[in-house]
Amino acid sequence: MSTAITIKQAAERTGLPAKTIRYYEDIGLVTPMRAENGYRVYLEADAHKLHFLSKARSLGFSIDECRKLLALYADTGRASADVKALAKDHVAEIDQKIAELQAMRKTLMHLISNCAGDDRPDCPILSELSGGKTR
Amino acid sequence: MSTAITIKQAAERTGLPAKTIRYYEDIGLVTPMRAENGYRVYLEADAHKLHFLSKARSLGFSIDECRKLLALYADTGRASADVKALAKDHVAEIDQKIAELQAMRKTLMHLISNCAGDDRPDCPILSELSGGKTR
DNA sequence: GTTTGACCTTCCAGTTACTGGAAGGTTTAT
DNA sequence: ATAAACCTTCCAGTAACTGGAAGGTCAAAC
Repeated sequence: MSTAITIKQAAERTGLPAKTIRYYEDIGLVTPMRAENGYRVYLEADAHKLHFLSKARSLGFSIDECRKLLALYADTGRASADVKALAKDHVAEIDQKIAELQAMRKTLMHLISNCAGDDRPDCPILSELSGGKTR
Repeated sequence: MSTAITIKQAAERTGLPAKTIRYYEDIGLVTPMRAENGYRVYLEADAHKLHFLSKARSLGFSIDECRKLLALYADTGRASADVKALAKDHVAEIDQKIAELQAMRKTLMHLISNCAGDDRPDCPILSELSGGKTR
């Protein structure tokens, strides 16, 4: 007998909110069967897919990238090079974001260190935003 | 005579798209006067505010934080401590994001380095997403 | 046998910060 | 007169959910 579970149970096992699981169905990622009363019924394969999605999302892959990853996973004739390329592209995006955040951080820390932070109004942070240059 | 400029010119001076400037008006950030024909008219003070916003946004402050920063800027009786606190909170958020991204990056790099990246289907990245643990 | 509580369903709206585009008015130049 | 280059408003879409309303279902308690 196959393990058929409810959306609540699927949520507990995958760590995804039930609401998110329904959303994934809306956008065609995981489409469960329905019981006679209309309730969603998740089989092992569905739960597995949801778990896959949960992990991929936690690694920062977009929904669209997740879709591609699921397709590659389903395709037993895939080339690992395709998966690797996807992952590398994703790391490049991450690196880009990290760089942007670090640049912001650097500027902010510099401004913060020059701000007295007392009850007087003079503030280099506001001065900078108002007319100074960002770097 | 005050320098009155069009939205196009304000866009050029602040680096913000005209569309964004209209959006800022929609949400009550910068409300210009109107000429008789209904066209928006930006005075020096408006252009200055837009410039301020452009810089604050480029440092990653949210619209809501920008609203607070503008309020502090306008309040000549402000305490620089308030500005500093806002900036510090923002840096804390940035640090949080950087940490998350770096954790993802680390995991991904590890998986990538173990993936052959050839035309065979075996792939540790997919294996990990499908059932391994994230760290 | 009905009522309570915990489930489940669908659908609509809101979030962030814009961006694209349609439909149409104004101004200036040709 | 008309074309180009502005300007206007309004509607819709983006990413990935999240909250909430209105209502159906089911098992257990009274």
